[in-house]
This record gives sequence, C-alpha cells and structure tokens, in this order.
Amino acid sequence: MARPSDPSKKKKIVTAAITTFAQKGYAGTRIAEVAEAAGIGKGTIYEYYRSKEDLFFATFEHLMSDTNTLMNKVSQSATGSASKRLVAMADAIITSWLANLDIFGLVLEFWSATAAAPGRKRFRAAFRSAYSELRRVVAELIRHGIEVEEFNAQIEPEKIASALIGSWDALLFQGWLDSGFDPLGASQSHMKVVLAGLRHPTTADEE
Amino acid sequence: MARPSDPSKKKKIVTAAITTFAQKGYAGTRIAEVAEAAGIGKGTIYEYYRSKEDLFFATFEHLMSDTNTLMNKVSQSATGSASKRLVAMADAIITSWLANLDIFGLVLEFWSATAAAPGRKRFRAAFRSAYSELRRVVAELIRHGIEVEEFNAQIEPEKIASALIGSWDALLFQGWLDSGFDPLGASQSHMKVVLAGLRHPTTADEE
DNA sequence: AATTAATGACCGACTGGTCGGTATTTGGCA
DNA sequence: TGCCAAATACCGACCAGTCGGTCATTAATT
Repeated sequence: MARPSDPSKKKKIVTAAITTFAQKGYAGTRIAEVAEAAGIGKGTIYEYYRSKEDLFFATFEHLMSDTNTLMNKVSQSATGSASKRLVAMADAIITSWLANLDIFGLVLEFWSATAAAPGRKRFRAAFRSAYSELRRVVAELIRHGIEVEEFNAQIEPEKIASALIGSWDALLFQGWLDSGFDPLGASQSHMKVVLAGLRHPTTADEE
Repeated sequence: MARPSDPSKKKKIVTAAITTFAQKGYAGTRIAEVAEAAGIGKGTIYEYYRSKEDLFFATFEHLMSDTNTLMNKVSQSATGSASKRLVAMADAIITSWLANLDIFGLVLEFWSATAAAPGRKRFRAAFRSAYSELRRVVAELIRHGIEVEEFNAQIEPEKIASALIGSWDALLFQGWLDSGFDPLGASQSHMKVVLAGLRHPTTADEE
C-alpha cells in the first residue's frame, strides 16, 4: 500500500506535466500523455499523485515557488536607490518569464483554475497569498523609497505595488498573445513614468 | 434543415451561457445546464449554435462588444484635460466590471482559452485585436495630452497605454481573488502617480 | 522468497452531439 | 373567419467516444 516516494521520479513527472499542460491545457491533457512524456507508465503517476487535479496543483506550486524564489533573490541582491531596485525587480520578473514564454500558457490555466468548480478553491487561496506576498515585497521597496525621501510621502505603497505587479502580469500576457509586442520595453517605459510620478509631489488635481 | 434564427432566443441562450459558464467554467458546464438555465430543450441550442465551443465563443464576443462599446462611449463623451479623460476611462472600465464581478470568472476562462488546444486560435486572434484596439484608443488620449503640452513629449504613448490597460485587468483580477482588495482605489492611486509622471519630464536616471 | 515498484488493459461514468418524432406556426383557400 | 396541411421550431432519449482512475499481473529489488 505504501506509495513509493522517489523524489527524482516525482520531479520527472512534474516536469513532464508542466510541458504537457502548458502545451495542451489542463482539459486537453490526458494523463497518459504526461506519463509518456515522463517516460513511465500511466499507473505510476497514480503512485505519486492522487489525481489529475493533484498533479496540476503540484505543477502550480512548483512554478509558484520558482517565481517566489526569484523575487526574493532579487529583492535581497538589488542595491542602489529605491528606483533602481524597483526597476531591477520589474526587469528580472519579466525577463525570467520571457525566457520561458512557452510555458506561460500554464499561468493562464492557473488563472482560470481560480474560477471554476469545486476542488479548486486551493488555487484561489494560493494565488491570493502569493499576490499578497508579492505586494508586500514591492510595497516594502516603495516604503523604503519614501523613508529615504526619494519618493513623495503622499503615495500609498500597497496600492502602487498592486498596480505595478499587475502591469507585469498583464504585459506578459499581451506579449504572449502577440509576438510583435515587447513586454520588457513597455514595462521599462511604464516604470520610468511611474518612478517620475513617485518622485514628484502629486499636486492634487491639476487642470 | 434550415436553422431557425430568432434573435431573441439566441440572446436568451447566450445570456444563460454567460451565467452558467461564469459559474462553472467551460469544462464544468454541461450543455444541458445551459439549456435548463435558458428554459429550453438541449437540442434547441444546437439549432442556434453549431457546438459548445461556438456557443462559448459567442459569449466571448458578446462581452467583448459590451466592453468595446463602453470604451468608445467613454472616450467620446469624456471632456476636459487629457489627465481627466484618462482617469475617466480607467474608472469607467473598472467600475463597470466591478458591478459585474460575478461574471469576471468568464474573463479568466477566455484568457486561458487563448492558450489551449486547436479550434481556439480565434480566441487568441480576437483578444489580440481587442487589445490592440484598446491600446489605440488609450494611446490616442495620451498623444493628445502630449500635443497640448500637458504631458512630457519624451514618453511613448503606446507603451504606457499597454501598461495602463494591463493594470486595469490585473487589478480586477486581484479584486476578484480577494474581496478585501479594492481595484478602484488601487487604480486611482496608480493613475495619480502615472499622470504626475506623464506631466513631469523624465530626468533620465536620477540617482 | 518476499517485499516493493511499475505497468497498461480494462472499467464505468460522463457528456457532446444527433435524430426521429412531436408541437407550433404559417398561409392558402373555401 | 375557419380549417387544414405543410413548414418550421422544438425537444430529450439515445449513442458513441473519451478518459480518469483501478487493480491484477509482472518486474525489480532486497
């Protein structure tokens, strides 16, 4: 009864699942395909994962943790002004995803997994906490900028953070849709404007 | 053989499809459920739509056109400074979606529909052109701001437009995930900063 | 030999789409 | 107006294909 627990095999399965799910989507992927991609028998997958959904969630956590790791690394290693650090973070996240645009489809699957059906609540919860963590890190950076008086004290770090993060996601999506679109360039342009806005006092409603 | 084409019934079906797909997702929805929600027999749906996919695409077009209409209306009716118009547009789009957050799940389904499988290329194409149109309208607004010397001439309208639009989408998504999150407030905060940045010259790399 | 791991043929639940048949509407004619 | 086909619209029982998951069997390992 005891299930085997060779971690290298588990990893092999998840890796295969990532590419397959990314290519064909969750619904379009048959477990047998993942097994084939992993070079093992279909039954074996069920020795390591309880169900298709479980495997899907595992791929989700896998990618999530990669992104988290990257973000923390950048947030720690980035030096210089708050502006520089923010730009570094934006560039790092976008560049990293651009290098793996082929699996960006997975992210879309994850997004929609937050919507449908039962058993999927965990996706929503995981996303919520991931975003909240992301916002925390970026807001921290902004707050730091305010403290050293690099940024205008009027601004609300959490809100700006959420919009920045959002723009990164959404620009990647536009890049994914349209190969002629350049997410990195758009992000850099946007960041430049935002940073200028963060530095200058927001003179209420100018006409 | 000739299929009936009562437009009011077609509308009834699409309406039912919208709520059902939004609640249960594409895969989780059975055609029979849509039929029930529409108060008609299952077979009748196939008199009006060739397949489940076709019906799904119809709901997509329906919502897309609603959003498009809204956007054009706002872009035409908005008056005052370029800043004011941009804010009006942001607020209008976000408010309108917030009022219908219950069907935002559909948007997620559409996003992921751009990823998976064959027969879905049209989703990608439709999205691409919708975004491109959105960018055009918003970029136009920004360009206008530059012409009247309200905005700094250095900025790149298309790129900023893509980031703004992206932030709206992504903030709505965060609001959808987390009922404690306030997309409108975040957007307004963000817009304020961006507009400040658009007005002030981007002094290259300040340290 | 005994225990653990791997496998894929098989099963059964599920559902998109079809189609033969029924209900409703139309319109031609007395 | 009233009557009755013919045409059109509607319906849901049914079929056929699909695929997640199981488990009896085989292979590997101890």
